[in-house]
Amino acid sequence: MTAMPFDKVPQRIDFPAGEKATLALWKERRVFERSLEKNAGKETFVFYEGPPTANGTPHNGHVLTRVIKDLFPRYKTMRGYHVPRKAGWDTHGLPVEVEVEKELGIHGKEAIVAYGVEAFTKKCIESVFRYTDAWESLTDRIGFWIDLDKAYVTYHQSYVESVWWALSTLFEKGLLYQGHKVVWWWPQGGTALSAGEVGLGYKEVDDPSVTVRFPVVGEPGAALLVWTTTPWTLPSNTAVAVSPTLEYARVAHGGEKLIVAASRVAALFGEDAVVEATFAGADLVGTRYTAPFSYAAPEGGRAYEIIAADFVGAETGSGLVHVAPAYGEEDFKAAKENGIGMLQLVDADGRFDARATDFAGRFCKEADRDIIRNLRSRDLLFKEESVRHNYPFCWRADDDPLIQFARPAWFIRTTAVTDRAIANNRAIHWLPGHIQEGRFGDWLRNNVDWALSRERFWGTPLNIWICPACDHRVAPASTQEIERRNPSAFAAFDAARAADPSLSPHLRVHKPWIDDVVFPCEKCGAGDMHRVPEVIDCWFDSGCMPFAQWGYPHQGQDRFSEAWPADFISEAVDQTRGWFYSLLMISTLLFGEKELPHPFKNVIVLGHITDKTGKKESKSKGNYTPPDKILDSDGADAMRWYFYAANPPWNNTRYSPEAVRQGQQEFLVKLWNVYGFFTIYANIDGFEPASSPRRPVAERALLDRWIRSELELATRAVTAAMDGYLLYDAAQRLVTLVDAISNWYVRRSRARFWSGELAQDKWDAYHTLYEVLVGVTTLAAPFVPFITEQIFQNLVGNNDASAPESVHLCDWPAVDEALIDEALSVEMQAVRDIVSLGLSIRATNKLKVRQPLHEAEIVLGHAELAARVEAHADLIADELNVKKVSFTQDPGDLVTFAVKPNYRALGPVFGSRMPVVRKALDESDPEAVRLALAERGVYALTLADGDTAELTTEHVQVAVQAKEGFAAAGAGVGVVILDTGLDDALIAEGHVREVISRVQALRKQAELDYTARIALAVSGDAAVIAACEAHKAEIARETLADEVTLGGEATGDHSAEFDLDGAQVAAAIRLS
RNA sequence: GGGCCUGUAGCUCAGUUGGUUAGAGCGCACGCCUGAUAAGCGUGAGGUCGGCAGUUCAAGUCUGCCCAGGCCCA
Repeated sequence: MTAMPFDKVPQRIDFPAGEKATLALWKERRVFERSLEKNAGKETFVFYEGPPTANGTPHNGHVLTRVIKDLFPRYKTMRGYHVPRKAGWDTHGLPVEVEVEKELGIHGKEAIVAYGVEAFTKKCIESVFRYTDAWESLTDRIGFWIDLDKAYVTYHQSYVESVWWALSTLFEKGLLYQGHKVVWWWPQGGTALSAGEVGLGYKEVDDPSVTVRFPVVGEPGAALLVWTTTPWTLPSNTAVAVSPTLEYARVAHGGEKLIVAASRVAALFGEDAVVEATFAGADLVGTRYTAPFSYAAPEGGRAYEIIAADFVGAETGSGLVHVAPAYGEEDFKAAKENGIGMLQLVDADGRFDARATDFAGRFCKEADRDIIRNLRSRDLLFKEESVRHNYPFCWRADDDPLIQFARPAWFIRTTAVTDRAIANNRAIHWLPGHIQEGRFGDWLRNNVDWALSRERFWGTPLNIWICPACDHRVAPASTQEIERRNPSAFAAFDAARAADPSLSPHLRVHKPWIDDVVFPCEKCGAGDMHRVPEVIDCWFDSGCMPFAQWGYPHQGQDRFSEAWPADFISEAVDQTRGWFYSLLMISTLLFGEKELPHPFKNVIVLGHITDKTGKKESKSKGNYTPPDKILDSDGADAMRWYFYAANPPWNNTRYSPEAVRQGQQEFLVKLWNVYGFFTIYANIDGFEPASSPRRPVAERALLDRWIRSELELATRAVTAAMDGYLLYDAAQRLVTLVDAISNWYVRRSRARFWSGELAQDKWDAYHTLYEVLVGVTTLAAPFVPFITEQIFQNLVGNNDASAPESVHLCDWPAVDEALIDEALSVEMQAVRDIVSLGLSIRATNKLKVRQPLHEAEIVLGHAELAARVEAHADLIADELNVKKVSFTQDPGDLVTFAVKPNYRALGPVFGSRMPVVRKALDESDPEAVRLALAERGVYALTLADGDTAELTTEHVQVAVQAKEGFAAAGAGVGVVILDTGLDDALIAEGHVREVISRVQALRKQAELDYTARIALAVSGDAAVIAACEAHKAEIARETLADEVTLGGEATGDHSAEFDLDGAQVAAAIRLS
């Protein structure tokens, strides 16, 4: 016996163990590094890693993102591209600060200042990489190949300086300016809250709802009735908003003329109100009024007039809305659009300032009642009510109400490039496509200037220095530039670092040290310029990564130009207004003139991972299985495969361990079993891919040619899908291929593999299965890198010293067009359908497949197809266990025909005349149609209106159906009729097959080697023994028996008794 | 409140430019196979395609409204 060419394959695969061994192999052979070296100098496929924040543990959504990000670089590498993969970490921002605040048990800006900004910053830098180990081990474990050693880090000095360069460039272009932004503000804490934090603190409370008279200028007795639920903002009123489309009315009311929305008249005045006139809201615009308070004059625009605003409704209130731009986001926006000025009488601590004499020093919300009393005393109050509504409070101090508050802020004038950004977006390939003009397109069309600054601590400091004397401003792009202005600018930091060497050098460009950096004013020379206190939105950081990851332009210019723009990025849908936007907008601002699109060409927008009921996975609910658990029990390939094959990645994915296991069973286990099957027989026969007799595919059996054609078709389809980033389609195609191999090729070839002699046909089968296994393994390698590596190592690595040392160093398979035979695919599908029909007849007639039958008669709808399927008669006969397969177009009384219109083809021809055609077809004689089509290819259908329609096989199909009561079954492909008659010879053969089957079971039970020779004894029922006598040689051959004893008493080392339709039989075997 | 997405079999999901008779896997029922065997396979049941209108010769697919869930904004 030859040495075994292949390692023995365990019948049950331990996925996690195999994967760990594979990880070790990759490490030992430096496979990732070599996959990069292999294609160095070839065309680059540019991938950008959207940096995750490592201050929390990775969850299932991160696994999805990372396996998608891994798939295409692996694929493109096999296609021959050089695919550098630089990792990155997002390290700045509020989430980091919040995490540290929690850790320290403090909250709010004052608390941080009290704790010490220096110490706080150090805590932040520690916190950022708290979970790095967890991230790195997960990354490694799931097979995400990315260069973690050279990861970019957003707080690093070189990164910050790149961001500074970007801001400096924008500043020079005049695109960076100072203005106001309305934020949710916590007055007691002196800080703004993020949207997420605001969302945590909503409570249902009662607030005053007041309607106030605003006298119209120049019309004594006339007044606007203006509504608000925040009386404390009335002293800061600068305008009144109306809806341009609503109808308004002037109501005569006790000598007054009051203006309100027409639909609110009844609610405010009762049913018998006297409406003097009505007019459109648009007509009111520009009307001037006298404000209820006049403590100070508004600044920055006109004031005290009516403006139009879309947000005004008339469901409640009066249809005229009080506008205080300093204390409402909508107010602010409407005021700005209409050139209205602003007045801010309440300070950041929530108290009225000295100008508001009557209320000075009072906390805003507490002043509501006094303000209402004041208005009533001056006869300005029309109505006072109370409303119950949701209002946000501080989530950490839930008695403290939040207020909307205009804060000074820095903005990027993105509106200057909106059109270019839209054009850029249109050039990007989005998957799914609807994001382009939907969510993202809408966002861009409604683009507003980017509020860049944050009044926080841990972020990229805004690099604007201002001269306190002359207000001159500069935006240096690097520390070098700062040092040019003041060589000792960083002396304080350098001293601190000398004293404490553990201080990260990167903190040089962070608060609080950067706040001490000053340099002389180049303009007036009168004093030192100081940096503004703000840091910037961390989304700006991540949007700068295309150049900042290289420190561009201060360094890395070559690398930047090689790796820009990206061919491919992918993140979840919540990044639409995050990273996707910041990337596109920053690139448009900085590199606007470059060819579109940039900085990314293709983007897959991922859905979220939910639990199995569609609810978002959340730590607090505990409704998910953490990734580690599944990786330990089922493995990384199973998890990867689930994310690729469960559904298109942009849909939300309902995730559960059971679902992962199901996908594993469907694809991975099936592939593994086929591979195991192959190695068993290949080892028995000593098959060696390089030396065993090999014939060209064209000379092999039909079945071999078929599966090779299937492999090539699948290769073509998977390649096309992957080139189009349609990974779900690619995964589905792989499933179909593995199913075809396992469920048809192997099943139909089993006899060839266990046939006794080593004929060429057997070698053909080995070569074919080997080629197909290697092929599918290579195709699946980017998807499931572990199992494919294991299979590859055994099938190829153990047999071909010249082969690459890893499947991941292989080239992607090229399609061998010569092996494709699409007609054969169609035929084989017909064969499989026919077999299904045959098996269904056996099932309904309770005829075991082991019982041979005389004949199967087959009637196919397509006469032309029938001729081709006849070539597969042997295969059908074998699978259905019949002596003879015959094809006929004239099956007599057993079937009926029916004409099936093909509407898809008929539609374009007949359009609205379809009902006439349909009627004529219903009334036509199916037999005549069938004959005409079979003989002439055309059938002339006479329509009710006298016209004639020439129909071909394209227009109508003639379906064959089995008549009731026969052992026949029919479907789309045609009809199969089984001759169910049994004679003694057939029954005898059936007995023999039964006996063989029982003996094989016995061998199995006795755990004999596949090749062990035995002595067999069978006894019992006379008819069965007689049958065995007649087929003794066959029994001996099939069961590998050197000796067959029939009759008498069956003795041996292993024996069994069984019942064959009432006949008692015993069998015994021993090793011979 | 606005924008976008999703709603198809008990469950998870497919469904090409509209083509009339909607698919797969799992689960379930029944059975087959037994030299891949704690595997493999077949057959079957199961759906008024979220609802209501409309366009069309023809709607799961297009349009409008409504309902439920998700995401992002307000």
